[in-house]
Amino acid sequence: MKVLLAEDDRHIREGLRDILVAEGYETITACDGREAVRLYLAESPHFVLLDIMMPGASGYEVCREIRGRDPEVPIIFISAKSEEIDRVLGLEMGGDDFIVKPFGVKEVVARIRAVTRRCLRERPTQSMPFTIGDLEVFPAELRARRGENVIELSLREIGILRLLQENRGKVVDRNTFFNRLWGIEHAPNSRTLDQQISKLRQRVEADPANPSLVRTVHGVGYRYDG
Amino acid sequence: MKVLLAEDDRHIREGLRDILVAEGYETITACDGREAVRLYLAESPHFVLLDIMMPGASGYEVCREIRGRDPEVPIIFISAKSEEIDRVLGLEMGGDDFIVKPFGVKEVVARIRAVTRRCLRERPTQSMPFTIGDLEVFPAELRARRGENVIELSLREIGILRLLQENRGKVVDRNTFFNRLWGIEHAPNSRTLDQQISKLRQRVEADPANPSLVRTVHGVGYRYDG
DNA sequence: GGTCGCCTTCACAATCTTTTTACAAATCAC
DNA sequence: GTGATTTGTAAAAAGATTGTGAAGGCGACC
Repeated sequence: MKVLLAEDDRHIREGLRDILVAEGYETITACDGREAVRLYLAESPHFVLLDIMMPGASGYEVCREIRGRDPEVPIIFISAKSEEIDRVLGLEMGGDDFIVKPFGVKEVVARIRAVTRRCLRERPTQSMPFTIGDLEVFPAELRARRGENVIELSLREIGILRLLQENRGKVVDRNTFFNRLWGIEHAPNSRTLDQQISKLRQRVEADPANPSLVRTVHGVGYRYDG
Repeated sequence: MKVLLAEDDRHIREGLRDILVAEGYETITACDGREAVRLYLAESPHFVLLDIMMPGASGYEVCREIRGRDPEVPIIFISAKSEEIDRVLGLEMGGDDFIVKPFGVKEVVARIRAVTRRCLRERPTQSMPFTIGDLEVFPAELRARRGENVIELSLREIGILRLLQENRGKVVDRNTFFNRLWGIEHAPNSRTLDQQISKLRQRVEADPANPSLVRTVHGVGYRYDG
């Protein structure tokens, strides 16, 4: 499931992206309206999160452009001002929902889930708990559990586990991790991934020295054998 | 979307460039084979249009070089020779399609769209499981299986097996291995291939002393008899 | 402000792969 | 058969990748 996130404020954009990634969405980000339209055409995302106030082209214009191409794709507006939201509703821009800043993780997740459920009924629930090996992961709570043990996890750590779990048996290469978890444009130093994996293993592996969930595939990436 | 166009005839080159630009591609042009390789390495285009007859290095050579770097990037050959043999040769070289001169705008556009669509949609070709003898190979998992036995393989080992399987019955000469697996520019010492073959046999052959998948053809290369 | 947790970078060691080397065995040309 | 060439393979060398502790930055929270 692919989502396009258009938001000019870097902090909000990256926060939302982390949430979306942890929810299991392949997330493409745009910093302005023009880029959003371009990426929409190039990537055909399953739905769109759209800030109203953006340089390049406002969310309204982007929405019109997208609606011209596809009248069905779900669009969620983001805005700090509730009067703008009123305008969205009043102008019948064709938005499917809206999120008012400031927002909490739960609110965003709930809105996205509601919209995707409404628009794509067959969609499996995204932030439902999942299991990887003997570990139960609860994305909404940023927690996992093994038997009695409760383990706190970050958004990124959940993203890693989900990516491995979705591709069980297959090797997830390092580039895929960077593209899916960080996004192409802000990929950090390559060693950061190793560090994240190391920390994650120390949290979730029964024996971090002999990982069973996050196995190294030398020269390529990591793998979880289902 | 960036495309590399290599064509020595100025009229055809500029005509094609206009078509490509009109289609919205960022177009880089090369007038001979050597320049094409250089630009490929420098620019990493999303796909390549390649004239077969060029000074510097023929389209075939350029294709080999590119395939050595990236076995996935779509390559469309252009040629004035309509003989079937060229076509076959071209496709075996790892080209994705073929345009015969003289061509119309519509034909070119259709081919380009078809190839880009095909290559964007289906990653499979490269990571699709295949069998060679009694061995099932799963490239996405970097593993193979014979009955109950699971065998871990490296990217290069899978490359060797795939090359042999694709050319079953024919001899794959040593140069082809180097071009396809290493690329002309970083071809190592010739003995490295023997070493790789030796290790591979010890992994995948039921009886490494009597190889059935990777047979030596003295003085030429190796062969897999379908 | 201070503390905390997360993310990132760095440094070094440990580990794993690939390539080269060396020599024995096989094959070929005559 | 003999000698030159090619191939198989163990072992050494070279090279690359990964694991992980330490340190600093940054924002969140109190």
